[in-house]
Amino acid sequence: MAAPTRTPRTSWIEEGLRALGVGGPDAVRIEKLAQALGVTKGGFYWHFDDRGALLDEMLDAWERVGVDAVMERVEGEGGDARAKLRRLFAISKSSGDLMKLELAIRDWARRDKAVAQRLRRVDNRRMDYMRSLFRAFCSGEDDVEARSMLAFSLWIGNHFMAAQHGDRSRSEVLRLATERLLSGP
Amino acid sequence: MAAPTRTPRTSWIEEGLRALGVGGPDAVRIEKLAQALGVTKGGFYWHFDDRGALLDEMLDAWERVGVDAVMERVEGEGGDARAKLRRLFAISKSSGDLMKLELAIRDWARRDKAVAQRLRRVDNRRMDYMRSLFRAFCSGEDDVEARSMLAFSLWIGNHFMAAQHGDRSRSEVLRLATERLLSGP
DNA sequence: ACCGTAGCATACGGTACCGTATAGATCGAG
DNA sequence: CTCGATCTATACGGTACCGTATGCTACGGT
Repeated sequence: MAAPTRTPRTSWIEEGLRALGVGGPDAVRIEKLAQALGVTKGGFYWHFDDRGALLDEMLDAWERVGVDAVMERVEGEGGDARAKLRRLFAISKSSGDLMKLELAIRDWARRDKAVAQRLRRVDNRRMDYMRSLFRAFCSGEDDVEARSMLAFSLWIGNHFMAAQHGDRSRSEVLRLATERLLSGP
Repeated sequence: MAAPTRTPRTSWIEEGLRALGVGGPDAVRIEKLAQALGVTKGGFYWHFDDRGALLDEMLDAWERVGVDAVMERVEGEGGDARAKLRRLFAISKSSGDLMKLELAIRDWARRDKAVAQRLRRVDNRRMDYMRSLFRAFCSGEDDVEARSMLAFSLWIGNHFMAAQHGDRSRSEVLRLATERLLSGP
């Protein structure tokens, strides 16, 4: 053994994810990260082969923390399907940083095939989960699919929309829209 | 008068919008555009003050072509409210380039306040239009607002989602979701 | 005490871009 | 044909990165 790592891999990954969330993949600059961490890039190339290796590991970390952890949290607290769906939406309101990261990756996937493939895997898992929840109180697979699609879109669209709602607040409108999806058989 | 412009402003703007749609604002590089246009950047700095000036005019052009023109097209062909809403969704499927541009700008707005302000203005106009359409067959402002929000989100979310739908095609699911929003009183 | 190595600093060459300066090319008007 | 305005090419200095090479530092083990 030797000196304890002062700036471990995880620090670079965390800082990288922060930069990704704020400015997109083009903002993940090694020398910027080093500056933010109070070191120089000397250490970076000890931990990682190159910039691409960091980006890969960042996506790995995101899948674990931002996806698996969320689903476990929703599932773990019990309640019926409607309660779980409401909780799913509540998370997107509370955890702003996680959502920024999500959106940045979603845009990134439009131009990078490898990222797109990861996102497809993640989205498929989430949609499967949503379908299973809607199936608990919906009649017919067509309805399940339509509601899942709308719920997922609402979840994303909410953060990409700049429109305002007059007297209503965004979260009020979000509540109205959500309840519309959860109502009926 | 003098020599006709060989590479007019509009060429730079068109090429810039193309680059923006494909790679985001960071991909709008003057020397790349020049290369794509078969010239050098010499002429660029004749037409524009700097890179920022180009980006501004690109957004102006987008508002005119990609927003006003779409609304006029939907409104111009007649039909009832439901027909117009269906036409609105049809456009997002047919014109892929326009949609790519839209998404790139939407992501760009997350990190640039000036872009965010423009997008807010545009989104508000589009939401107002949507509300007016839903009002034709919906009962109650809450329902109008919820459906408009869901429709707008579906429109955006559709393009940011990577999930698949088993046996169904995406456009089939989109049809199911749309009809759900258009059904009922 | 001292040695090896993990972790970091420093310095370097290379690339891609920005914006400026300046000279050349092209065409309409006189 | 010449002149002058409009465009374009070329050359330049500057910045911000990448990745490499190599030297410095500090701790754990013996």
